[in-house]
Amino acid sequence: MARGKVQMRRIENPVHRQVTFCKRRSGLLKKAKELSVLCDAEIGLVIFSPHGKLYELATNGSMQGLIEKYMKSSSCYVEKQADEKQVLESKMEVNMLKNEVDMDIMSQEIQLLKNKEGILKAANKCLQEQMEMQYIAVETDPTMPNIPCPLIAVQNEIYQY
Amino acid sequence: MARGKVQMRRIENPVHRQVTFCKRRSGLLKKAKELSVLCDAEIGLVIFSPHGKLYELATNGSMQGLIEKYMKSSSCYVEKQADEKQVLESKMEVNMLKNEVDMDIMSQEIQLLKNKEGILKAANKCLQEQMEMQYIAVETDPTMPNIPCPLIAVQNEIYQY
DNA sequence: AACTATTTATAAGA
DNA sequence: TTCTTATAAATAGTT
Repeated sequence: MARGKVQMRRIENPVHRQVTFCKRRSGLLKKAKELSVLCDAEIGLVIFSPHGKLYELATNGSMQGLIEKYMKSSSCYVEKQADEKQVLESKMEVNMLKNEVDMDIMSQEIQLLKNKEGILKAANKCLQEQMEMQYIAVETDPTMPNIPCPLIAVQNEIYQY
Repeated sequence: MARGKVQMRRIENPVHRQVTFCKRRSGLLKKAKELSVLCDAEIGLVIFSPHGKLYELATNGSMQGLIEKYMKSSSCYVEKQADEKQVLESKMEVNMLKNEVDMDIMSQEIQLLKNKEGILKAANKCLQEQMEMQYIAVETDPTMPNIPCPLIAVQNEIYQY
C-alpha cells in the first residue's frame, strides 16, 4: 500500500513476512478498536501468528463473555456444546433407569425367595409337628427306629430358632 | 479519514453512525483477510452491531475450531468448560459405583436366600421320606389317622416337582 | 525502529 | 444503499 502494490498472496520471505505481520496486526487491532468506539460495536478479534502465538482484542470486558454471546447468536456450536452435555446427561438417565429396572427385578426375586422361604419353613414346621405326633404313636411300637433328619440341625443352626 | 479528521468517540448521529459502521466493518474484514493471506495467520473476528447483529470472519475453516484453539491457548475458560463435563462424568461414575455396590448387596442377599431355600428343600425332602417310612410302619396300626400337611401341596405346586 | 512515497480507506456529499 | 472524490490513514520498501 505504499511504494508498490502488494500481491495478495503469502509473503515468501520470512523476514519480510514477519515485519508485515507486525505492522498489519497493529493496524488491524487499531481499526477494530476504532470501529468499536465510533459505532458502539462489540468486537472480538483473535490472531494466531504462523508460529501459534496468540494476539487478541475484546472490546467490552472479557473474551469469554463475547464467545458465549457468539455461541448464543451462532447456531451449530451451541448445539454441539449442548450436545456433549446432553449426551452425558441422557447416558446418566439411561444408566439410572437401567439400574432402577435391575433393582426392581432383583427386589422381586428377593421377595419371591422370601415368600418361598416362608412357605418352606411353614411346611417344615407342619411336617415336624406331624412327625412328632407319629413318634408318640410309634412309642406304642418300640421296634421302629427313630432316625433324626441331619438337615434339620443345619437348618436350625442357620435360622437360630 | 477523508474530508475531515474523525474524533475518536462514539458518533452521535444514528444515520451517520450506521453508515460508518457499514463502511468500517467491511474495511476491517478486508484487512483481516489480507493479514491472514499475506502473513499466513489464522484470524477470527466477530463483530456485534449495536443492535446485536453478528458479523464474523474465520480465516481457516470454522469459527468453532478457532474458538477451541483459543480456549486451549487461553486459560480459565477451558477449565470452566472442562469442569461442567467433569462434574457430570464424576456424578455418573459415583452413580455407577453406588449401583454396583447395591447390586452386589442384593446379589449376596439373593444367593443367601437361595442357599437357605436349598437347605429347607433338602430338610423338607428328608422329613417327607422319614414320614413315608413311618406311614409304612403305621400301616401295622390302622387306627392311626393319616393327616397330610396342607402346605406340602402348596409347596409342590410352586416348585412344580 | 524511523522515514516517506504511495496505496488504501473512508467521510462527506450526491 | 451505492457512487464519487478529497483527504486521512496505513503501510511497503528503504534506511
